[in-house]
Amino acid sequence: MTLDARKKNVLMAIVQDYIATAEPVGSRTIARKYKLGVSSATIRNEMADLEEMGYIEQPHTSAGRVPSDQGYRYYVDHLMKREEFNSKEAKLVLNGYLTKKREVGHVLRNAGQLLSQITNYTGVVMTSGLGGGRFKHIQLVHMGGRQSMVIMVTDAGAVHHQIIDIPESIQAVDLETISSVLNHKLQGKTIENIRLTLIQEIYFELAKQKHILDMAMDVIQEGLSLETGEKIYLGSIFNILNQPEFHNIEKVKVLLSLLENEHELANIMTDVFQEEGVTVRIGEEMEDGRLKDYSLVMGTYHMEGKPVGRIGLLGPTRMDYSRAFAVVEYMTDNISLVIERLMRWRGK
Amino acid sequence: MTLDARKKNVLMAIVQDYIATAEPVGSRTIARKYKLGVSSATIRNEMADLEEMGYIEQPHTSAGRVPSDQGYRYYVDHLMKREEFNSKEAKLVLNGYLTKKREVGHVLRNAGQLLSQITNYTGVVMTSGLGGGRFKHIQLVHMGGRQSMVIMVTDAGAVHHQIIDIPESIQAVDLETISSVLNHKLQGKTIENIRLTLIQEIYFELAKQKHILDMAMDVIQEGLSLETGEKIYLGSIFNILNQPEFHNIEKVKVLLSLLENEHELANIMTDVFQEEGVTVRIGEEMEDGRLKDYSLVMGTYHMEGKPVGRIGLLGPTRMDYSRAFAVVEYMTDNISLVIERLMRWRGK
DNA sequence: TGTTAGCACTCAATATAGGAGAGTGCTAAC
DNA sequence: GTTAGCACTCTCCTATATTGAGTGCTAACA
Repeated sequence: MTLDARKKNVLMAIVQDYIATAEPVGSRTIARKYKLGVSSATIRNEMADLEEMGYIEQPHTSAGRVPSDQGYRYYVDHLMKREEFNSKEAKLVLNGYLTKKREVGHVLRNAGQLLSQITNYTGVVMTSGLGGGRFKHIQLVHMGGRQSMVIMVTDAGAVHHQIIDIPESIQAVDLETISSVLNHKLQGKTIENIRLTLIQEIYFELAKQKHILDMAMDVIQEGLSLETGEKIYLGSIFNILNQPEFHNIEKVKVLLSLLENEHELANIMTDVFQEEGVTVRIGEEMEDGRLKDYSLVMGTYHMEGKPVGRIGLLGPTRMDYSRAFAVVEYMTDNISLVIERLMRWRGK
Repeated sequence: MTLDARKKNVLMAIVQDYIATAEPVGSRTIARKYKLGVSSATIRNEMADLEEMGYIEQPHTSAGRVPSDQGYRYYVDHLMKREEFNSKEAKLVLNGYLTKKREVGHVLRNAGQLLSQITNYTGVVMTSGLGGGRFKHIQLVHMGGRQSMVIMVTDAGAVHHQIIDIPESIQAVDLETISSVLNHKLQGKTIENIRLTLIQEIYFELAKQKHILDMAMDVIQEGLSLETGEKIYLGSIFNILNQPEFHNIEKVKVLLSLLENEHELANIMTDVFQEEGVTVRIGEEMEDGRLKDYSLVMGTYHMEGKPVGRIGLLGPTRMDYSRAFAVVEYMTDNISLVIERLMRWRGK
């Protein structure tokens, strides 16, 4: 299914013009604006061919042509020029978030916002790899009365805490003992590393506090497990409403119903987690039918070479892929950098 | 500016009908549906009076009447029957959130969602009082390399943490020392309670670690200060789009531009923090011009008798005030209860 | 054989006009 | 003070042209 040079040019012209104007583009427009050296009649013939091959479609008989999902796909894979995005401001902003509050969550949340602002699409930032770290520290703090707070830190810098009930009889000293035993035994362990025998050992040593131990272990387990810490930060939804396709409310509703459900969104984004570099899912390539008019450009950011999360740009299928790719690439690189800097305690 | 009984009835009929139908209501409709014992002509006269007094207005000459902000205000203050909201499911849901993950933030986030779901308006939950607690515990955890994590817990159960740089020379023991000195000296202190002399004492005792101390004190200061922990949880925005007034996108945009800015939203809600019970701001009563077509029904939730946050329902001015009041009242009561239960360690 | 000019045809979008209907304000009678 | 009646206003809906962009097809041309 290969296209000759002129068909490529025509398709490229259609995609680019439609991206720029959001209007179906006709043969005359192409002949005038994009000097292909042929008349509109010839272009009409080419367009008829392209339509038959499924790259473009007609909203109705007397309208121009609009790229189909397949057309966009061909454009992205074969025709699009990869541009570079480089913005000093964006870099400053990102680093600003870093220095103001040295927390990953804060950086990611604002990265999502930034994505939305600079593109007018909706930025999505997902973190999935911050769970699954190694045990670093646990602390049971007596809150008075019959409650205590369990605080656990992983070496990835994630903090998990939970309030638990404790028997009246427990003293601060007992909590201290539990903390120190756990700290000693579990130091540096990952979730897979914690052997059953080790747990038995701990339970044996702290036999009297089985009840508290149960709850503390729950917190540890959850804190170290891979799924924990999966979190989605949405950029501004406002910006995408500036796109002309959002003139009717139903589309907005559909989009919101999806965006407000973190879980579904995460599913869609993890769908292609394994792929490297910037990738895109166009319209019906995504399983969720609600997204048939949208495209999602995604990239993966890393920490010490390992993928720890993804960012995405959600826009109409008629989005500026060239720019979107550049921005996503730029942002993944910079988020990786910033996180790396934030967490550079190991090694060095 | 008092109204006679019949005018009250007419106004009430107009407000209720408009709330129910979202259509301007005419004299005939009132005469037919609300048996006031007079003809439509008489009602027309009354309506003319009400319009002159500013309680109702006409979208255009040959349309029915619509309540003005002032009309809604009169309705809410003098005419509205206060109903009760009582939903076993809502209570179950709320308690469910509590038992699954015993954290205030989790409860509040879901309370916001719940508000949106049961009313089809947008629920807003604000917490402002969870900062400003008493110092409970601090822990400096060595993360390896040149970084350490400061974790502070307040007696209100809030956990604050931040990663700080430390000199290479510092040992885990040193961090332990700092932690224990701070824990000892600051136990139970509020932000106002920490005297300068006390700080000097601490700095004297830990003279060698001034640098780390500075950063730890920052965390403490921020954790205990009143503004910290001010946070907004938004319910679903999706639901409010079901209201007929949202047929045009511009309104949605305006709303989103406001909702996406936590800071502005917080300002609007704290505007009336001092008032007790359920209150409402109608349309132009709010300073922000963008809200001129909206009303915000608000209530305060408490912890140990002290106000610690607010919830709000944002809907069109044409909202069902009676129900909104009932729901807000119900939710504040139940959130207070749930939080109380979550934090019932002191006293008892 | 590929390209182009020309032309009839299609169809959305826009404008125009004509009711229909809901509602009002006013007047006069009760 | 209340009401019936009526002329008037204005939106909304529908039907009908009109316009214009764009196509597909055909026939002529290089």
